[in-house]
Amino acid sequence: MESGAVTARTSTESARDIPEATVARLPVYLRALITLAEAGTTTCSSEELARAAGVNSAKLRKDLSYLGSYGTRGVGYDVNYLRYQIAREIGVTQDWPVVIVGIGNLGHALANYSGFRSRGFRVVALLDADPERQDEVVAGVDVRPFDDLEAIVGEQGVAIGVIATPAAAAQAVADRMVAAGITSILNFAPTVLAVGEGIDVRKVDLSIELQILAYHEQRKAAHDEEAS
Amino acid sequence: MESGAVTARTSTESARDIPEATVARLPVYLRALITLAEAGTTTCSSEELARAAGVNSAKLRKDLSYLGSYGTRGVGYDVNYLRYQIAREIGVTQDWPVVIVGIGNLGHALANYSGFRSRGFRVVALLDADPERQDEVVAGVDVRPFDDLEAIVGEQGVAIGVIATPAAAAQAVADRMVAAGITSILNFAPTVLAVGEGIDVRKVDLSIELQILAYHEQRKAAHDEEAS
DNA sequence: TAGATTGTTAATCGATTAACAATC
DNA sequence: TAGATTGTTAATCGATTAACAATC
Repeated sequence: MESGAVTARTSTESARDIPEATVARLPVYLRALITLAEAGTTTCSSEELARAAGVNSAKLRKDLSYLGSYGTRGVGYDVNYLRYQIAREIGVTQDWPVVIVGIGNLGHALANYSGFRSRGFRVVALLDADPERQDEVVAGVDVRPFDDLEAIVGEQGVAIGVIATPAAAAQAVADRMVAAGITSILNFAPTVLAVGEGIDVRKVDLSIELQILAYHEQRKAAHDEEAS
Repeated sequence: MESGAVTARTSTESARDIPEATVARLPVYLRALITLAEAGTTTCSSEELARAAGVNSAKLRKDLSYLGSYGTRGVGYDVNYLRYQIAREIGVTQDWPVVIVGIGNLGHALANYSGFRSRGFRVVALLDADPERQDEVVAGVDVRPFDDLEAIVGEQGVAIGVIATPAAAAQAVADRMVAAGITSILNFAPTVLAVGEGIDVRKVDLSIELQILAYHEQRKAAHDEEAS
């Protein structure tokens, strides 16, 4: 797991211990519920929701059981109620200010990605070290010098940073982010970041995903040859 | 797991059964080895490689043991030899032609991503349904009409497709891809794809990654309050 | 031979799944 | 009450990790 372990804490009502695998699926369920709600569905069974989310229904029910008892036996789940409960549990009923560093192709794509704003994330700043890029306006947000990082993080209370720089720059950017007070980093640069205790890092690596597909593809080909 | 289960097969020398969790880490090790090689390192211990890859050394050795015995006790691993063995196992010593469908911001970023070409993937076509986009040349590749899909897949023997369209179009694109002969799909559209047996789908969802960070961030905040 | 480090074992931990009692 | 579906149990499966024998 890339994300730091949740350390032991005194139990309070809202601090149940939800397994990492479940946490990673909650956003998938949330998206499925939003789709159902938009289609006018008001109630759904675990079977229906599981199908929409691409998991089996036993896993879905087990996952939801960590949040509480939000369904009705014999009936199913109220789509909007469950949607709210999951959103609250994830923390996306509140607004999360986010900074993106590195405004290349990927940074542009991220800045323009509508899925962020619609899900509780607000891009408050786009930062780039290149002065040439600092005249641009992307997705309605000014590109600003990377050196403004500390000021912006302090003023806006930014906890989450996105790194979309080349690999060579990523560690230095992460260090500055952490020093400025950011405690969660989403890293698109193809490099392993070293960060201190209590800092969560998640990594998205486009070429790694393709390589995993290639591995299975290669085995399919080997299998086909055997069969013929 | 998103990717389809590897089905039972008669055992041949090259068809060892490698756990999914290990398969997902092999590209990380490969990247770390490339970085070490570029820095001039010729030999490394499991401890060093593990540090570079961001895992612990017991896990690394266990993972490598599924591939064979490529290290030397008391010495460590030859960087270039291990690099080749992992690349061969993943299947990236060969060239994989890839098509990308949907040339918006994300499609542009993907087409320009150098990490593909350097790791055995060759973007042979960029496809978009919008005739306005079909005049563009992105990263040296012409954007072509989506309807050319079948011809291109057939001519070039494309097995892997990348979907970077809006969510609403993704399922139709996936259906056409599968009908054309593609058997592995990397999906960036925020929707669950329904595909038949034997088709591997991996999904990258930018907003889901941020939501997982938000969950942990929320808990950190709750924890801090308790402590004060 | 002595020191170092791999490859493997076995214990532990966490995730998945089927089955079904509880209950609407 | 009868039918439906949740929430939970318990079994199984897969992944992680520490420890160490094998061996360079």
